[in-house]
Amino acid sequence: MGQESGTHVWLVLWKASRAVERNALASISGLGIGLSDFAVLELLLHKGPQSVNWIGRKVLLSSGSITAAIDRLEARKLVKRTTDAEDLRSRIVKLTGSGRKLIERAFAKHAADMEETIAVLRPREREDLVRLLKKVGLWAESRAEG
Amino acid sequence: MGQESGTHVWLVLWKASRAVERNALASISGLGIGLSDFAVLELLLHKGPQSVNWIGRKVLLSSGSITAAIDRLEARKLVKRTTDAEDLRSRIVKLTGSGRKLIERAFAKHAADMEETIAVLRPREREDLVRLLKKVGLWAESRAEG
DNA sequence: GCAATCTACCTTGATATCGAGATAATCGAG
DNA sequence: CTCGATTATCTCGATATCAAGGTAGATTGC
Repeated sequence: MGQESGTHVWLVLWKASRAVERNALASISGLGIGLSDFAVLELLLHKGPQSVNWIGRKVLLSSGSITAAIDRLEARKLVKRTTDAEDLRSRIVKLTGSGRKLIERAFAKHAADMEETIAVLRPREREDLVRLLKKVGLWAESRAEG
Repeated sequence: MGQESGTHVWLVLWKASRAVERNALASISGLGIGLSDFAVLELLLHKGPQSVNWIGRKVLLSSGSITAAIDRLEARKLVKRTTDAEDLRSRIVKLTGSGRKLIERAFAKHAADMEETIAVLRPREREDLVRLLKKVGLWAESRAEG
C-alpha cells in the first residue's frame, strides 16, 4: 500500500466536486438559473452592489463570461446596471426587487440542500476536509499563477 | 465558532477543484488537448480499446460530448474507430501509434505535475483527504441520482 | 417470423465559456 | 495640458457541453 498518488487524489477530488456540483445545480436549476448566475446573485445579496469586473474576479469568470452573465440576469430583470459617478468606465450592478426575492429564496434552498449533501460528514470531519482542501487549493492556486 | 456549513464546504471544495484543475490543464494543454480528451486517451491507454458508450460513461461525458471528443481525436489520428464483430451497433475505439505515444508522454508529465500539485500534503493527509472526499462524493452521487 | 422495444451511436440546436481584440475612460509622467 | 499606459467593459469567433431526437442493429414476446 504505497501513498496516494497525485493523479489519484486529483481524480477523487474531481469526482467528488462533480457529484456535489450536481447536487448544487439540482438545488437551484428549478428557478431557471445556472450555477454561475446563482453565484453572481449570491454575491450581490451578501456583498451589496459591485462592479462587473469585481464580480467576475470573485466568481472566477472571464471578462467575456461575466458580461454575458450580467446580460442574462439583466434581461430577466434580476439585476440592473447603473453607472458609477466616480469612474465612468465602471458599471455598478445591483439587485432588483425581484432579483433579491429570487436569490433569497434560492439561497435558502441551496443552503438547506448543501447541508444535506454534506450531512454524511461529522463536524470534525468537515473541519478536516476544509483544512486539507484549503491547503492543497492555496498551493495549487499559487502554482497555477507562477 | 459553529461547525462548517454545507455551503462553505462546497465553496472550498469548488475552489480547490478549480485550482487543481488549472494545474492539470496547464500540464497537458501544451500538447494541444483538453482535459476531456486527455481523460479519454488515458482510459484507452490503461484499459485498452473500448466502445464509445463505455468511455463516455467512465469520463462523465454525455453521448453527444463523447462523440464530439472521439471525432476530435480521430481527426488528429490519435484514435481509430473500428467495428465490433459481435455487435454492429458498437464502435470500438483504440489508440493509434501516435495516439499512444502522445498519451504516454502526456500522462507521465501529468502524473509528475499532479505529484507536485499535491506535494503540500503529507502521506497521512492525502489519505485523510481521499477518505473524506470519497465519503462525501459517494453520498452526493447517490443523492443526485435518487 | 415479425412487431415492439431496447441499445449504441450520431446529429442538431441551444447555451456557456474563454481568449483576443476593440472601445472608452482614467491615470501619470513630463 | 497632452500622450501613452492602464483599466473596465463589451464584442466576436471558436470550442465544449448538454438534451432531445433520429437511425440502425439487436433483443424479446408472442
